[in-house]
Amino acid sequence: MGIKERKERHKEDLRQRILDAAKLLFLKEGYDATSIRKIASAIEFSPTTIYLYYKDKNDIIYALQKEGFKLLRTKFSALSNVENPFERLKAMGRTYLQFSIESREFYELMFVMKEPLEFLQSICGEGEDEQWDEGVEAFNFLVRTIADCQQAGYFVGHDIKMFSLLVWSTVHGLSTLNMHGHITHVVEKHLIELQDGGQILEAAFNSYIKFLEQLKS
Amino acid sequence: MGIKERKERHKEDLRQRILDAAKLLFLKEGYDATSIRKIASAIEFSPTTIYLYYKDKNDIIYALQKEGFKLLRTKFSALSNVENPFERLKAMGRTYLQFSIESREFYELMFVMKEPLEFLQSICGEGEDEQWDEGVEAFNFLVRTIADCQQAGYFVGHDIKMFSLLVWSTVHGLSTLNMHGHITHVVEKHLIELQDGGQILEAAFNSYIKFLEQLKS
DNA sequence: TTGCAAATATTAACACTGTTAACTATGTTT
DNA sequence: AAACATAGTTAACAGTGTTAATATTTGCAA
Repeated sequence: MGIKERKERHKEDLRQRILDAAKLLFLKEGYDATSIRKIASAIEFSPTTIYLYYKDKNDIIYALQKEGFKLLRTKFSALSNVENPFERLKAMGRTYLQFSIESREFYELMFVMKEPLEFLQSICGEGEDEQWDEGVEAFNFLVRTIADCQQAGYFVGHDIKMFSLLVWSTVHGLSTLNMHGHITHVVEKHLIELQDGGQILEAAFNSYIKFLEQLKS
Repeated sequence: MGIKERKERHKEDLRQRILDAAKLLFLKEGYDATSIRKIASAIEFSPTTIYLYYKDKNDIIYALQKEGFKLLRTKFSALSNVENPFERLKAMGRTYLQFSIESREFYELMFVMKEPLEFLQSICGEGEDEQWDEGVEAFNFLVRTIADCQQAGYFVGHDIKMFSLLVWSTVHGLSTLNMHGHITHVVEKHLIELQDGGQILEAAFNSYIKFLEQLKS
């Protein structure tokens, strides 16, 4: 049975090479420039070969999304050793924002683009039990941290999961407003007398942290 | 000179008809389905005629964005008569969220899609003084309301503009997480024991309001 | 009224896109 | 060696935004 396994491995290998080529293109040139034909020519195969390994373009994009979630979760896991829960929460926020800037394309893939979701809906007709678990895990990590904060005297009286959702919303809102040009624009219109767009994001986040810090009984 | 003016009017009229056709398509079928050729056939003109009235597709999308901002600002203006500033803030948040649900396509156009921004950047090489003023005006309305809240004893000690940005971030974050399927997904994974996706958004917003309400000295 | 030029609209084409059907090699199994 | 499944290919379909060249309509001066 060694031969069959070797072929299996070869097939899995090509599937990965397609994904790697797609990732390279996607991170460098963005979604629109990542065409099936370009991916194919990058790995020196015919365009239609791609369809032997992925259902369609959304399938590839969905696979990339999963990689993105894994990457973010790795970054989060590195913060597990931060003992102080509030410090850990701060670090998570900073990591999240940084991720949205450094891995902008990944971030859009994971949290704003519709294609991965479309793929999920196309593959399973009804509300089946499927993926996106990496994303849920990342959120769980936030929930646990907020719970730890509560035990340390922060945010008492608030529903933990609800509060987590609101924290996520704020940081996600900051990320997206920033990367879609709204924060820069607000600054340019002299609404906020401060440094350039990148630093106002920093300032806004620090403001938020200071704000949360006061919520200690 | 009456003739020239009549032609001007006719030209402006066709420009508007193009935009109306585009809006109809866009709101009903979404961005991808709104092709130049479909717009053209809707108004029974040749596709290339569009280019006599709009620079490119992004130009049309940008024009639609301005309509969206105007629409939202109208909704906000209707709240000017709410005397109590905190009640006004609540109403603004509700209006904003409702807008993101009812006019989802508009919302994406205004706050998440990259095309309108791309058009702005293509039309003016450097940081010229240009549009997006309707959006800035909407934000100004929020800033004024927050300022009024502060005078009523809320949010004391916080920088008004910074605080406004954070409030905007939170509500914008809720809107986008909701409309990109993340809130629904979190609910489905039983992270929050509550009603369906639509109602959890409501619950999260109410949570947020209750939270802000406590920040009164 | 006729001739001309400017404004307006059209056809044809380019260079792409995702995706499918039909076909051809290749290597394994009987 | 013959039959067969697998893997990959070419060709094609139905679209996309956009531009150049061409045609048509229109307003105005001679």
